[in-house]
Amino acid sequence: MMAEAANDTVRLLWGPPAKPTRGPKPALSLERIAAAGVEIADAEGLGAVSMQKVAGLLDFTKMSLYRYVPGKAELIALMVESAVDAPSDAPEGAGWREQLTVWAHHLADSFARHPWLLDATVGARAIGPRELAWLERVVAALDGHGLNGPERMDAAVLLTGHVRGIATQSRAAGPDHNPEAELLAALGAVVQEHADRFPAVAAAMADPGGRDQALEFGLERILDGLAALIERRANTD
Amino acid sequence: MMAEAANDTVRLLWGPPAKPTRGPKPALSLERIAAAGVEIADAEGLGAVSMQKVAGLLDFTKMSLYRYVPGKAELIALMVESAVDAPSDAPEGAGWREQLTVWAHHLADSFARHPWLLDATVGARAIGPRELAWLERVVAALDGHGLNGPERMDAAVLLTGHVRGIATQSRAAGPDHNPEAELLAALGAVVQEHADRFPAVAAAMADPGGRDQALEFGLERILDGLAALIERRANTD
DNA sequence: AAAAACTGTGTCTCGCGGACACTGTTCGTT
DNA sequence: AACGAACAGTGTCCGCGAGACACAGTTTTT
Repeated sequence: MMAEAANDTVRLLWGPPAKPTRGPKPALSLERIAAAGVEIADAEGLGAVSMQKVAGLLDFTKMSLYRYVPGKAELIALMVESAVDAPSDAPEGAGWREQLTVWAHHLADSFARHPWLLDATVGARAIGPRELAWLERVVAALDGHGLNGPERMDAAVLLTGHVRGIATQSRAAGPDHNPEAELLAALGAVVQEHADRFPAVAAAMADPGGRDQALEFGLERILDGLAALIERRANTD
Repeated sequence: MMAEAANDTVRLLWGPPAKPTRGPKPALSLERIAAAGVEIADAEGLGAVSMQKVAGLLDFTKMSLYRYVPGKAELIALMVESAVDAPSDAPEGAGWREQLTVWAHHLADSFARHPWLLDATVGARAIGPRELAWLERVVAALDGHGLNGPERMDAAVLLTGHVRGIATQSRAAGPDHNPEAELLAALGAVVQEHADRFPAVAAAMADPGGRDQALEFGLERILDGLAALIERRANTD
């Protein structure tokens, strides 16, 4: 019923406690390998992560990694699990709204610390326990407020998508003058140049407005929207 | 002030009307090249797009493409511009909420038609006129409702992020039995197996709830949240 | 007519992921 | 104690990818 590759990755992420041992003892470990990969990705981006470099950082040959990891996709899955924090505990007695606010900020922090997570968590892939714990927190926070199961999951997708979007954007406007910031500047120049075709964007970009609270803004809108639904459900109960 | 690579891509996307001509006439065009890339990406995914294959589809050699395009990143930027629809016209006299609803569905359609757009529009990159037109629509729809410039842009990011998130998820649960669907099934199995550690998710996934309206759900929450803000601003005006 | 500018090609390099055969080590079995 | 199975790490090889570069052919300008 379940497929080969999917099964491999899932086993690696979920149930690799130990195996029978006959030959020499492994000199490496999944943890060390993942950590080396994270180190490279943090420093040079996900694109710089190759089997060669990871192995080199550990003073091993590339092929030795394949004794631990079936392939690169699985290595990256392990890196994600290794780089993602455990979600922080919600404050005692906090309501759902406060819990989700803390959650979103914490998740945004993770993306800020490891920008490559944005690239690594695109598309279909296996999810590890650490990552699933984040989902659990959202769904749990919304338990018992009149939302059905799929709705709670949808809300989680909504929040995750927002944090991702913000992280993507704030990475482009990063701290240093990375090559990515150039593109942003170029976009601004282009918009000004074609202000006649894009008047609303040009006006919006010209308006100082004051703040840089994109995460907060979207988060408050989402939470307001959820609050409205929860209240409605409570009244028609 | 502006950087090299960024400038190249921007010029390619925004202002390539013509150049002086001396030698032989180009047999190819940016349009044909982009279309060939889109064809491959539609059929086999973005990963299958290589200079070789694109050139092969056009019966040219790989290197000839470099006469038109500085590199692969620029090719993909052109593919995105080529694949993205022009945003549909809003119905006459429609309110902001209706406009944004139509917009979001139309954008979701684009992602459904070209799933590789999700992969191609990750990370920092140059944005073309077609893509900018989508942003313009959102910002314009929110003009004159008491939101300042950055807030209107934030709202656009919020909506885009949501549609992206939904598209990502619905691609994983795609129509056929793609390899991606296996992972989803594997996740379900894993959650059931570890239901003690992830009770909320397990319960949410077990609850049939009835529908598959993830796009609608999040969209309504966001729009409700925006409506609340707009109303608040109108009252304190 | 000659030169300049341009298009498309063939060849080369480097780095990548991964298959495979091989050597050496360690443990369970006899 | 000895042997053989199971395993760890290595070296070699392949195909594919992006791209640099020199070159031949074509068209326009001088």
